[in-house]
Parts: sequence; C-alpha cells; structure tokens
Amino acid sequence: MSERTYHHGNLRAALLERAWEVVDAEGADGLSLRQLARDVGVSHGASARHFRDKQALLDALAVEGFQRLNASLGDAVAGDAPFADRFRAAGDAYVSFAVRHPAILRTMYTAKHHAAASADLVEVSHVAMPALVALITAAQDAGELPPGSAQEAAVVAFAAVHGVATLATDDLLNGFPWQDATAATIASVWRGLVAAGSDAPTT
Amino acid sequence: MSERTYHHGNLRAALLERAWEVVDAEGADGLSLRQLARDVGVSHGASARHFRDKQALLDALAVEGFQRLNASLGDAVAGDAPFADRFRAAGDAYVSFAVRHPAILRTMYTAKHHAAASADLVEVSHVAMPALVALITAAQDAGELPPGSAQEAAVVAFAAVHGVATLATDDLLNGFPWQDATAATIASVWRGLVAAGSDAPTT
DNA sequence: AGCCAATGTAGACACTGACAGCATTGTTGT
DNA sequence: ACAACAATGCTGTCAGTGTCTACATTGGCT
Repeated sequence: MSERTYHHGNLRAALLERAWEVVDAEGADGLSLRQLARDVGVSHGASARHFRDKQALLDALAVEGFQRLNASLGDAVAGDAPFADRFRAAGDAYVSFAVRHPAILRTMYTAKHHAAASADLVEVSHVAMPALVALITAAQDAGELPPGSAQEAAVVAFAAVHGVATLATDDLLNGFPWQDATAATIASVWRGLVAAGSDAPTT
Repeated sequence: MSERTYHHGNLRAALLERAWEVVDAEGADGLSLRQLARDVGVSHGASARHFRDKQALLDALAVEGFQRLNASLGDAVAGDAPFADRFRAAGDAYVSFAVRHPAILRTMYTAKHHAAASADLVEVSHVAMPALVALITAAQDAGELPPGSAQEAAVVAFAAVHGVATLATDDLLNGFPWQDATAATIASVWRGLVAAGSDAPTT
C-alpha cells in the first residue's frame, strides 16, 4: 500500500513500528535513524519532524513498551481469582514480556535515565507500582496477606520479579529454566509476605 | 608523569582507567574511542592494539566491574557471623555497588549479551551465583535454613537483590529510599527461604 | 649489532545524528 | 475559488565516530 506520495501519511507510526522491530531484533544500538528512514521509504531527516532526537524516538518506543506491559499486567490482575493467583499471573506476565522483548525492556529502563525524559514516559513507567500496591492492599483487606506497609511489600515484590526478568534476559540463571526461576521467586516472595505477619514487625 | 615518549608504557591500563571514569560519569554511550585517546594523550587507533573493538573495551570494563563486585561480595560473606547477617551483608554490598556505579553495572550486564563475549567475561559473571549456592548450602547444614534446593533458593535470592539494585539505579522506587527497599527485600527473601520448609515443598 | 614483534601514528573511508534551507502538500478563512 | 499558512518531507552539509591500512618508532632477543 501507499503509492509513494510526497507525504507519507502516517510516518510517525511507521517509524515507531519499524523501530520496534529493529530494536527488538538487534537492540537499541543497532538502530540507525538513516537506515530506519530507508526502511520506511523516506529520506533521512524526515524523522526529525516527528522526533526531535534519536533519544526522543527511543523514549517514544519506551512509552509504547510500558503501555503494552501495563496492559498485559492489567489483564493478569483482573478478575476475582484468589490474590495469590492474580499475583502470580502478574509476575508471569512481567517476566514473559521481558523474555520476549529483552532489548525493548532494556530500552524502556535506559530511556528514562537520560535526564530530559518526557512527562509521558515518566508517568507510564510509574503505573505498575501503585497498581501493585493496590493489589496488595486488597489482598490484605481480604485477609490473604497480613496487614503492614503495602508500599514496602510492593517494592519487594516488584524488585524480585523485575530481578528474575533481567536475570533471565541476561542469561544469568546458569542454566536454570526461567519459568522455574520465575515460579520459585513468586512463590518465595509470597511466602515472605505471608510470613511478614507472624514475624517481628519490620520497622 | 610521563614525558610523552613514543610508547606510552601502560596504555591498556590507562585506557581502562579513563574509560571507567567516563562510563561511570556519563554512561557507556558517552564513551568515544577517539575522545578517550585524546584524554590519555595518544592518537586515535592506538587503542586498537589493546582492544580490537569498542565492544572489546567495554567487555574488559565489564570484567573489571565483575571483579570488583565479586571481591566486595566475597568480603561480605566472609567470617563466621550468623548466616542471616552474612546474607544481608552480601545483599547490601551488591546494591551498594549498583548505586555507586549504575552505568558500570549496566555495562556489565549488557556486555555479555553481545554474542561474542570473551571467556573471561562469561566466567567472571558467573562467579556470584555458585558462591551464593555455597552460602545457602552452608546455612542449611548449620540449620539456619530448611533443607531444599539450594540452587533454586540462590536464584530467588539473587533475583531479588539484583532487582532492588536495578530498581534503585533506574529510579523506580517511587521515592522509597533504596536502603529501606534493600533491607525490606533481603528480610522478606530470608523469611521466604525460612518458610520454604514449613510450607508445601516446592517441586 | 641486527632483526623482529610489539606498539603507536597518520590518513582514509563509510557511516552516523543533527542542522539549515527549500519543496510539496493539506487546511483554513474569506 | 483562492490565497495564505502550517505541516510535512527532501536535499545538502557539517562535525564526529569506529574501523581499516600503511607507515614509524621502539624495545627485547639472539
């Protein structure tokens, strides 16, 4: 489709789509604005109308990544299954996304590091944590988890899951299958959260 | 020092040292081989005698990072304090390193991703996990942890600690102090490991 | 002393991201 | 209908980069 008119019609979306493919396949370092322009059938410099910088493009990519990830996490925690199950589903979704799109995930987390990150990016990257806090609070209210700082519990859980995800994508599990590592981590974290009640209360 | 002789005398070390500084301060993307050569007072292309690629230099940097980190972890687990304390010390050391050298840590984990990673790099990056397995096995033998798969327990613990570390460096703790997040994570993981005994045995 | 490998230099090349000026298009107000 | 105008795309240019090749200098070995 598209008869090579002067105006592309949907350049921004086309650039983002192709950039996703390239980054997903070769990593962010393998992305060249000029090559990207060639792929999409447009001249170099055309992208500047839609993305000031290369970094701006990567930021937009990161935003899309977070959106897809957040959507996936949202699906996982939806429903009215026991909280332990929904918790596990969310963890699986997170690690699964990471394993499928390691370079994208990496881009997502390196993008916001570069000081002048867009407001969109900062916002969409901070969605998951409060959602997790809400889930844990609900679990506490339902009596599946002991009372305590939901914020702290969420940080712990998020860290653990994010950790398995990066370990898996960075091939640091020393041969341990990532599915097993994920399952074990989620189970262990849940045990830790449950045990937090019967233990000496954390500061 | 150094009278600008034709031969530098210790170029490899000088390049690595300066590269460490630059990456630590500006990230791996801020490293330019040519600028690096200027900094060290040598012509561009000189580095090629010591590092085939830019990637080779980054690999060497990563190796050094792992060496320092491993040394720090080794110090932490040494001694004969209770295993819970040594476990905590190791976690603190890991996160502390990550917070002090975020860009280096990132470089360490991205380096080995690029297929043709040196044998040195692969080896030094896989040191921590077996050490952790040994620590946990010892804790099990001493009765501080219930019996079970030490390998699985190590993966879980490593993932959690690595997770807090990356969350802290990527500013994803939503204002939660990283020291608190680290302490909470380590405590929770330990509880999870302890509780693994009294629970339904994990596959 | 004389050779030779190791190390550093100088030049070239293709490529990159960014910028400026121009060309083409779609839209909007009259 | 049509003129302004903003949006979008094109081309040329620039400094900077990583890598390669040919050459220069050095120190160590016999």
